[in-house]
Amino acid sequence: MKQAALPRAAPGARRRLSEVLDAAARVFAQRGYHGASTKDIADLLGMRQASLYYYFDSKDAALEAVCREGHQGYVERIRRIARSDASASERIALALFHQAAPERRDFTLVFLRERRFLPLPARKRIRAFEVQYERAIQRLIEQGIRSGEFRADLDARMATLAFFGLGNSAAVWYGREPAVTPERLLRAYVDLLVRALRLTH
Amino acid sequence: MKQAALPRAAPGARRRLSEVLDAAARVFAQRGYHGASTKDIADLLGMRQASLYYYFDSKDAALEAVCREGHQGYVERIRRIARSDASASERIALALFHQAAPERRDFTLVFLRERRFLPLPARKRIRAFEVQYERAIQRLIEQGIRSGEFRADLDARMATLAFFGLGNSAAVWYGREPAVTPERLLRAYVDLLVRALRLTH
DNA sequence: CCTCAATTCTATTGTGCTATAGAATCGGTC
DNA sequence: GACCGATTCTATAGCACAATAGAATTGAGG
Repeated sequence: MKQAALPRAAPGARRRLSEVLDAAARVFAQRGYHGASTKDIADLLGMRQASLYYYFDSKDAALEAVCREGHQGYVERIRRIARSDASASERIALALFHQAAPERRDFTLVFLRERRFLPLPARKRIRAFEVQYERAIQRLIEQGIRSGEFRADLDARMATLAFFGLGNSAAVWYGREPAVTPERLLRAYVDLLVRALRLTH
Repeated sequence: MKQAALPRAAPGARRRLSEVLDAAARVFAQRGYHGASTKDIADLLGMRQASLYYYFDSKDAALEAVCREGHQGYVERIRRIARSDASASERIALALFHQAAPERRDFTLVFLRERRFLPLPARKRIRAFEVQYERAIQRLIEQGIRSGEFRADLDARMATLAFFGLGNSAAVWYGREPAVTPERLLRAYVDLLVRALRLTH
């Protein structure tokens, strides 16, 4: 799989490209990468299947682009949170809210479920982002422990994995049950997580 | 998709069938339902692709069988737990342990990730099991609230979803990092979850 | 009106996949 | 050793899909 060779800048080019990305994300999220055909994406755009190859070198490249987009901004957002003067609990809460935010849901879902189908080189590129983000979250927790806000006997690695377990499941879940709105679910998850991490006094 | 018409009883028939099921689970878990070909399964069995159709009417039917198997026993196990005289916390712990147990992992993963690709009738059949199980877990939590062991202000529905969020993510996770053994991960998750649910005193 | 680049199209190639049909094989039983 | 059901095989139909090649179209600027 070659690097996605994006079309050179042009008025409205960025715009159209991102529409194509949206469509790909939508279709990949709905049917899964292997279950989705390039024709499905093209149909959603009112375009012929072959025309897509003007924007992407391959189906793989499209998946990589969607995954990138899906993880985009996570790292910088978490850095902004880390720089803020909020308490550890508040930081965890903010991070969880951001990560499982229902906007860009298709991109997030594709990142979570389909990135494993990327060819190895692309998967490595994406993995680099992941690791950075995961470390940032873990650092948040470790700081909470050091500051005494979280329990000293807390296993930071395990707590980090729990963070992702909850966060990712939230992203997957909502929409399934009308009574469970994203807000309600996230609020509850944040509450549970913070209770689990904090010192009980 | 027709119901899977299983071959009539024969000496060793059950045995061979379950080997075929194992292979299907393995391949579906590894490559995803749409990413896996029936030839992949046959190769794993040292068999020709077409021979598989002696055991299954269609690829769909194979997926349904694997999903069934993946969820099998959950309901009865949870019933046994519910009938035991353990405390609410202990019950939750047991349930989480059982659900994310690393045995039968391929089946669990396929159930979690691929059941959505089942054709509607099959998906409905599988869903019936799910609902039963989910209710049983929620009942466990509600009982814990009523008995005063868990916080009275706990949202039982949200706690149930958190249970599955953690449990399912555990099933997905291990194997990725050698330092994170299933035991360690599950122990940590159980601890976190119980802390989050229990009254703080 | 002409040019040129960007964008989309038509047409097609080649491949891989599910599923069916019917023949061959195997192992046990009478 | 002929029979029989269970199991696996060969062969193939038929379709869907990713990707390529090159032509047509569109629209902005001179």
